Amino acid sequence: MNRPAPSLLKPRKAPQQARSTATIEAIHIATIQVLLADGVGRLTTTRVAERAGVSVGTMYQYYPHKQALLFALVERQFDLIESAMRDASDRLMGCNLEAIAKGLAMAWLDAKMADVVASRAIYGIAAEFDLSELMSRAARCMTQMIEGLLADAPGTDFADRRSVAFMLAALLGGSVRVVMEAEASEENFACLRRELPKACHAYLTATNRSVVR
Amino acid sequence: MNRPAPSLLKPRKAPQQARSTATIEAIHIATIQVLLADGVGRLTTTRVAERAGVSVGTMYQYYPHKQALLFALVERQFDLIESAMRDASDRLMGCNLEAIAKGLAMAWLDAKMADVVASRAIYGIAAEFDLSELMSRAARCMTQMIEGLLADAPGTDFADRRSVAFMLAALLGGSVRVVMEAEASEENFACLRRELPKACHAYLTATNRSVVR
DNA sequence: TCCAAAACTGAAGGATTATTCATATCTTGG
DNA sequence: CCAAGATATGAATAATCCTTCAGTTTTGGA
Repeated sequence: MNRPAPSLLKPRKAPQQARSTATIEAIHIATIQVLLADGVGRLTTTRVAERAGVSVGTMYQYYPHKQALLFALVERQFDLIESAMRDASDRLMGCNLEAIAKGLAMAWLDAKMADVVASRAIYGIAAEFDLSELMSRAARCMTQMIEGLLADAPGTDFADRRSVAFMLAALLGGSVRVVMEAEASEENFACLRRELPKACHAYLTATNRSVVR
Repeated sequence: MNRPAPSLLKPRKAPQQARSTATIEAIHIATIQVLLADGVGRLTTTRVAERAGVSVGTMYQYYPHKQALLFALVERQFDLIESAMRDASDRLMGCNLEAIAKGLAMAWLDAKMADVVASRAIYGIAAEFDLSELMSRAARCMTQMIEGLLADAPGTDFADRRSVAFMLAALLGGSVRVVMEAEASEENFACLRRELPKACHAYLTATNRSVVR
């Protein structure tokens, strides 16, 4: 849905002095705060600037649009999570199914929970412009990564490794998202942390045709 | 996040003649179309009215706000899905774990896919006002329903039925949502339809302590 | 056929908001 | 310490959009 992804979403200019770096950071944080407090629908350039303690004009020195500001936020978060998952993948390469399942689930939870605020805030941005392309890319990336792990896992034989990887990615991504959006309580997160690894492990075990031990 | 849930979200008046019923339906459909084509951020009362072939004033005869319009949409969809799941629950009461897992997964998929358009459209509305309360309620409802099914399933013994039900609800809700938002292709849905029942079944079996057969 | 209620119309008011730019202030290398 | 570039300011502009309401058209029963 939504607008075709704008072409000029990059920051307008790079900071050169120390204070501008601080300004950008302040804007970044303010954006997340406004996003959480008021939602995307109520996020205005003025409000963000006010909260960041700068003037509107300053914002426009670094971002050509309001959209660019939001987009930068999303990209930053995606990159963070992607790199965290890549690390996990490296660590788990060659491990058995149980280690992979639990390792992936934990890494995913940790990455998302590292900045719950930012994660939750970002879910609302989809309203402003089309994030499906980004999400789609992220999903494919995750699927490939998982597929690679499964391929290298000893004593495994999957009828359709790609489907299994796809499903696992969906299970991970979806369950955390739903909990964050519906009721992000400590209790629910604890439950997720307890059950999600089990669920992943169970699914992998059930789809593995090789009956080693 | 977002505005505190508005108090006057109900339709302003009920239709009494046939044409007004048709008008409301037209507005409903138009809203979904605009939502999908332009996103919430670009959904304006004028645009919806135009698409519905009525004047703006007509809309305000039935909905006090733009919000009320959107809210009605969400509620309708939630009710539809809830009742579908309740039917499935009745049907599956007393069945074994495999039937429950597959039945729930299929019912969920069917309910969501029955109106993919509406389902996808609605995901964006969260930007306009706080849906977390509604989502939270829906999640609790699903969890309870599943818990009831598990309690009545023969030959089962769960250490923590509530947690298992919660996790299953999250798995169902999340995976479908992620796929719809990231890349709602036929291929992906087919995969979901193939793998999700397996995943649910695997998880239930793995957490069941009773080793009957 | 007739009319009161129901339904519809759309221009206009009022409020909000993204974005610009002329001007002011700060930072730093020389 | 000074000038040139970097950074910050915020009132003004222009556009968009929600909502209202006085007036018109349609409906259905008597």
